Amino acid sequence: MTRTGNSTRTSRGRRAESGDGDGGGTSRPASTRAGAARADPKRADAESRADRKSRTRQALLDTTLDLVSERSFASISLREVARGAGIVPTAFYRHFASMEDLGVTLVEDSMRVLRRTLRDGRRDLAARQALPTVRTSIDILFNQVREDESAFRFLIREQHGGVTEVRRAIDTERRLFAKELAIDLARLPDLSAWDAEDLEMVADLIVTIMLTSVAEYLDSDYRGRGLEREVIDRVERQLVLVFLGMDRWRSRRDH
Amino acid sequence: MTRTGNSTRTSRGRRAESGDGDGGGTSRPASTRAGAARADPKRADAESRADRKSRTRQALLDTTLDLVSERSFASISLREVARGAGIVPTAFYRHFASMEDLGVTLVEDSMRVLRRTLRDGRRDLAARQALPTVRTSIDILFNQVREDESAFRFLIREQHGGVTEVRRAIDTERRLFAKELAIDLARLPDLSAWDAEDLEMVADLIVTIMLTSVAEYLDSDYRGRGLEREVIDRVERQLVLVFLGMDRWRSRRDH
DNA sequence: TTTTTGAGTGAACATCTGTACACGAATGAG
DNA sequence: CTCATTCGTGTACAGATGTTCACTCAAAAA
Repeated sequence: MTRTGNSTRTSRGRRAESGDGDGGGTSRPASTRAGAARADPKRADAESRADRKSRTRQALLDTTLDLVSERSFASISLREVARGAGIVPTAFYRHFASMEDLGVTLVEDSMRVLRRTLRDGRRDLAARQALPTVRTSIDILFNQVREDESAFRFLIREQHGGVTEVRRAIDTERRLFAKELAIDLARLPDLSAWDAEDLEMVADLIVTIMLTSVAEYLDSDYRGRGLEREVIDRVERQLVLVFLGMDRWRSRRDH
Repeated sequence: MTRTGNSTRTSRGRRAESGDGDGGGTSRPASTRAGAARADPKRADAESRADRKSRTRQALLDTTLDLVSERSFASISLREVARGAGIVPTAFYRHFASMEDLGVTLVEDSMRVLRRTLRDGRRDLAARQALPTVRTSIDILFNQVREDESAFRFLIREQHGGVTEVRRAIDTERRLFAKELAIDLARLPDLSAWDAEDLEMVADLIVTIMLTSVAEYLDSDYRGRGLEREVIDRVERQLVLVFLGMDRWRSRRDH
C-alpha cells in the first residue's frame, strides 16, 4: 500500500476520474499516454513533477466533461470538479483561476478535436476529387463523435449555454471553422467561380446542418434504438439537397 | 400609504418583479393586462383571488425568463426566482412543485409564441400562392423574435441545456413544429408530388436554419452594430439555396 | 353572519458553495 | 548534501441553497 509516499489519507492517489456518484457510461481513458507510462515496475515512480501536474489538470478537465454530459456547465461547482479529480477544493486554483477559465480551456481542447475531424475530411476530399463524398464525410464526422462523445456533447450543450465567456469562445471557433471549410470548398473545381461571400454562406449552412445532426444524434438514445441510422440518413439527404441547390445557384449568379 | 391592506412589512404588495440586486435591463411589463386593471379607483381592489394567484404565477415565470437570458436555467435557484417575483421562497410551492416543473411550463408557454409565428406565416403563405415568400416569412419570424425576445432566448438556450425534462419538452415541440410545417409545404402545388418522408426532411432543415439564425441574431449584439441585417440576409440566401435544391430534388426522385 | 380555504409569511434546519489561510512534504535545482 | 519551489492538505467561515413547519389573515363559501 501507500504507493508513493502518502502519509495522510486521500492523498493524490490513482483514481483521478470516475466521478463520485454515478460513474456514468462511456468513461474516457482520462489520458492517452499515462496508462503506458507505468508499465515497468522498476521505474514506476519515474513520473516528473510536471507530468503529475498535467495529469491532475487533465483529470479536472475530464471530470468537468463528464459532469457536463448530464448538467449544464454553469451549474457545475468547483468543488464537484475537484472532488471528481480526487483533489481538495483549494488545490483547484493551482491549475485554473476559476471555473470560467477552465471552461474556456475546455472549449479550446474540444475544438482541437473538431478541427482534427475537418482535417481528416479535407484529406479525404483531396484523395477523391469528385463532389459526392457526402456520405464518407458524414461517416468521418460521426466516427469522431463516437470517439470523443463528451467533447462534442460539451460543445453542443454550451454553444448557447449560460456562461458568456464559454459561449463566445465556441462561437469564435465555429466561425473560424466555417471559414476553413469555405477555403476548402473554394478549391473544388465546380465552385471556382463562386465569390467569397457566397462560399462562406454555404460553408456556414453546412456547419449548421452537421452540428444540428450531431446534437440530434447525441440526444437520440432517449428514444427508440437504431434511431442513429435515421439521423445519419436524414443529414445526408439534407446535404445532398444543399449541393443540388448549389448547382442552380451558380447559374443564377449572373442577373 | 398601505395601499391595499398590508399590515406586516413586505406583504404581497405591488413590486412583483424588479429582482433584488441588479434589476437587469429589459424589464418586461410583467403582465399584459394588470396595468389596465387598476385604472378606476372605485374598483381598485376588484381583483379576484384567482387573478392574484395567476399574477404571481406569471411573475415567477417572467422572472425566470429574465434570469435565463443571462445564465442557464439549471443554474437558477428557486430562491432567486421567488425573490424576483416578490414572494418568500416557501410560497413558490403554491404554484409549482419544483423548478423543473416551472421549466416545462415555460417551454409550453414559449412554444405557444413560436406556434403563433408559424400560424402567421401560414396565413401569409395562403394569401399569396407563389413560392418566393422567403423574405416575408423571415420578416415575420424576426418580428416575433424582437417582440418575445426572452421566450426565444429561453428556447434557444435550453434546447440542448442541462435539464433533461426541459430539453425533451423542447425537442418534442420542435418535432411537432416541423411536422406542421411539412403539412403546409405539402399543400404547395410545386411539392404535391413529394412523399411524406422527404417533406419532413426538408421541413426539418428549414426549422434548423431558422432556429440557428435566431440564435445568431440573439447573440449578435455582442459584436458590431448592424450585424442583425447581415444575419437576416444570410439566412435568406440559405433558404433560397434550399428551395433551389428542392427543384432539382424532384427531378431526381425517379431513378 | 360564521366558517373554511389557501396564498403568503418567517424562523429554522442541514447541506452545499467559493475562497482565505497556514501548513506539509516530495521534487528538482544549487 | 541543502534549500527553495509548489502541488496538495485541512480547517475555517460567511453566505446561499432546498425544504419543513406552524402561523396569519383576507377572500370566498356557508
